[in-house]
Amino acid sequence: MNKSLNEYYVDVLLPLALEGTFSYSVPTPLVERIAKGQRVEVIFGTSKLYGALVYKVHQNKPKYKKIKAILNIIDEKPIINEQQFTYWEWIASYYMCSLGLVMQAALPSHYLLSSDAYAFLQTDNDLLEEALSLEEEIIYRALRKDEFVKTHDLKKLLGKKSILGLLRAMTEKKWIRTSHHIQKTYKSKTQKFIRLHPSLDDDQLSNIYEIDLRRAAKQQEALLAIIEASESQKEIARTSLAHIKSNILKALEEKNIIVFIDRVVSRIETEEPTKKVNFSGVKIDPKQQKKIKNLLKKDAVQLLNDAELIPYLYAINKKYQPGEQTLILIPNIDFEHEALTIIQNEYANDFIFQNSKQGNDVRYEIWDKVQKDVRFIIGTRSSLFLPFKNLKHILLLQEHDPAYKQFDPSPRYHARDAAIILAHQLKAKICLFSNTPSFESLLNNHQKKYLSLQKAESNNLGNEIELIDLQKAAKQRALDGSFSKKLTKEIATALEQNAQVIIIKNRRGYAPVLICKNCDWKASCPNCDVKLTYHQFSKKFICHYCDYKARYIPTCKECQSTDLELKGFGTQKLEEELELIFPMAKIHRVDSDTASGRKRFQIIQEKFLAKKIDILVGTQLAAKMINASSLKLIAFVSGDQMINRPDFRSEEKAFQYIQSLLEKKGAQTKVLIQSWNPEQAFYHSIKGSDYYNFAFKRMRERQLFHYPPFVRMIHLTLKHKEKSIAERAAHLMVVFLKKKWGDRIQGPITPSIERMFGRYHVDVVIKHEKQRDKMEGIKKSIYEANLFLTKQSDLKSVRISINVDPQ
DNA sequence: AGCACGCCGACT
DNA sequence: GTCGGCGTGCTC
Repeated sequence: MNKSLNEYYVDVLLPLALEGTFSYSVPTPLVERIAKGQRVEVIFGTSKLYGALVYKVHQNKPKYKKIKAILNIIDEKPIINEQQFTYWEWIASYYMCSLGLVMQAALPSHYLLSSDAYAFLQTDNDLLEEALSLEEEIIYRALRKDEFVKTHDLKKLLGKKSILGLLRAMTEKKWIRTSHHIQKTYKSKTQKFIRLHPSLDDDQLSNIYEIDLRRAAKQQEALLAIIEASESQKEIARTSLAHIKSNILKALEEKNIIVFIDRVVSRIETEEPTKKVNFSGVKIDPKQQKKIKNLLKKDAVQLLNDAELIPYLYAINKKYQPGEQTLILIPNIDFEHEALTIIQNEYANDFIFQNSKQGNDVRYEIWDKVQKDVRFIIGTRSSLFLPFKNLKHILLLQEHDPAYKQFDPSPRYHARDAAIILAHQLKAKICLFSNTPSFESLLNNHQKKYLSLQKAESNNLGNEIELIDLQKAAKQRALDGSFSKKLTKEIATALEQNAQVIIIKNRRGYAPVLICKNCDWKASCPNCDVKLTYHQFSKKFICHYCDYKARYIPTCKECQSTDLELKGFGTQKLEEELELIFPMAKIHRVDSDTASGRKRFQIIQEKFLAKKIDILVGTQLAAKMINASSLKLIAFVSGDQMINRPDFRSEEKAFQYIQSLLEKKGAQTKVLIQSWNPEQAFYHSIKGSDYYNFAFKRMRERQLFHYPPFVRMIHLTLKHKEKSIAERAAHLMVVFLKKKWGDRIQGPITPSIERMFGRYHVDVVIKHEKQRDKMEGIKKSIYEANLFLTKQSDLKSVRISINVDPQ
């Protein structure tokens, strides 16, 4: 095939948040080598270079005036295969976002290349003799110091928003020049190894040891260690000789007794397994085993309870064929499970742990290894995009966990649903695990779309909960701030027994707020409709929505009074109350202020386990210590906050959460919930019935009132700086969509937080039947409505974000 | 996303 | 008068 007879073009995806593809021409010498799935280097805009992904190679001349040519082919072989593109297309179309954004979610950032502009000197003359402006002088000195300087760094150096004009002027005077370079950021990790000098034989070595080194005891000692280690492996990691000082080794190197070698090592391969746990050591109920064996013959999605996870793994392990891969999806990085421990120990060199917090270089190595061969991949939702070589099984743990749904940035995909599609496309088997399945999965199971749910056994744990009626307590004057007398008594009893207590309050604004003593004004964010909270750790007032930070706020914005005070709310207030009631107790607070970051949380956790804390007060983070053996009491100060959120799923999620705690807690731990209204149906359910009873009762209500899982939902949020414009846009959107879809469209709705990032939000909610044609029709209408809005001259700058299947 | 172009107020 | 602020629109 001779491709070079005609002109070729490529449509590429750029690593930018842009809709659609862009077309470039392919220079003849590159035509033979180009293919879909490779990255190419292109100029986009004035001078910036990007690594763009080839989405289509074709011969149809695009009808644009200016068609640039690709500069370069970056990958000799495609890095994305046809199946991955098909998967991306599904995500983009189902969740209504551009392919470019899917690409950004899918690729390790190392693959998303964009250039930096550099400046360098163009003249040898000493410019300080010229009439330089102050800014020019700063730039000149910076360039004289380092040969190439990023223009971005120069911008920071000058503290200006734009230095483009300045640089251009200096370029015109032929003082400097600028150029663009794509940075290849991957750096392999190297490790120092030591080996005996290859020219030495045993006799020579013993000679050296006895004669040459007779007066260097330390060197003798080191050589002996190296010789010993050399018996099992030729090259010895420097780290395994940590006890030997560097100067000793250096001396041996200089005497040509040993050599140093730099080896490229993997960041992801773990050391040898710490302890052997064998699947064969796991007791498996033969009935269970038979059931799972039968399940594995069928193709449908399966839904099982947690107790069936290890038998399931055992079963697929038994049928394992070399090269097969298993993906185990977990809701978040910290998720721990016995089954994962078994895999990590058993297959230490054949499993990968992946999550979105890993550094670029690690992700790059993971990508590489998954492509080659690795048996188990344990990871969070972004692992769905890995380039699997031969994926045979997907296991999704804690199926009901809302963390599986991505919110920002787009694509707002749900890992459970996306995993089911992936399994279908790859003809892999998929099994969801949960003791408290989401209503969505229960319905699918009920309608026999899924197979074989067996209720988890120890399900009726609710009767271990004790409710405290705050209304009654208030009437009896048995209420002390946030605490009922009953609760403080229970805490006191626990403390007397030298046991530990956890107090939980679900409240977002946990840190203190700045309040005006004169007029009750509270410091709020200039961009969002929320109060600023004070963070002790950074000593700053912070907005949780837009990350606005202020060092200090001197006066009240209402009455200009300077008489301001920090007042604790949420968990901090609880902590203060507890300190008054139990002055002798060791009380510690845990929330994202005191425990931001994993390390700080771990420190608190260790302290708690070492019994250096009597009472732990906090948000749901605190509940992670639920399995501590000396935990006597866990109490929810206000259970109502958990279930009365403005979200139709709040009771479902609360039940799932409380049940997971009940399952994890020890027998000695008591659970107390304070409520102003303990007669609410929810409390009856959680105390009296098992999850399935509760779920089916609530699902009937959802069906009656047309809520998921019986209908599908799409949320539209329209955002604009001007409230009236956002409202008008939302109104027009509703009118437009109602014409075709009638009652399925609801809104405009003002959300509970009206303003965020300096923009007013107005919502439109769509509820529609679970039929494919309806779904596609509505999505088409949304695109049309979008187009219609952008044609209204005053609404052009209204931003619309779309959330399909919101959580 | 970044950059150009165009329109406004505050300053040598 | 100009410099530089931001709002808007375009990039193959």
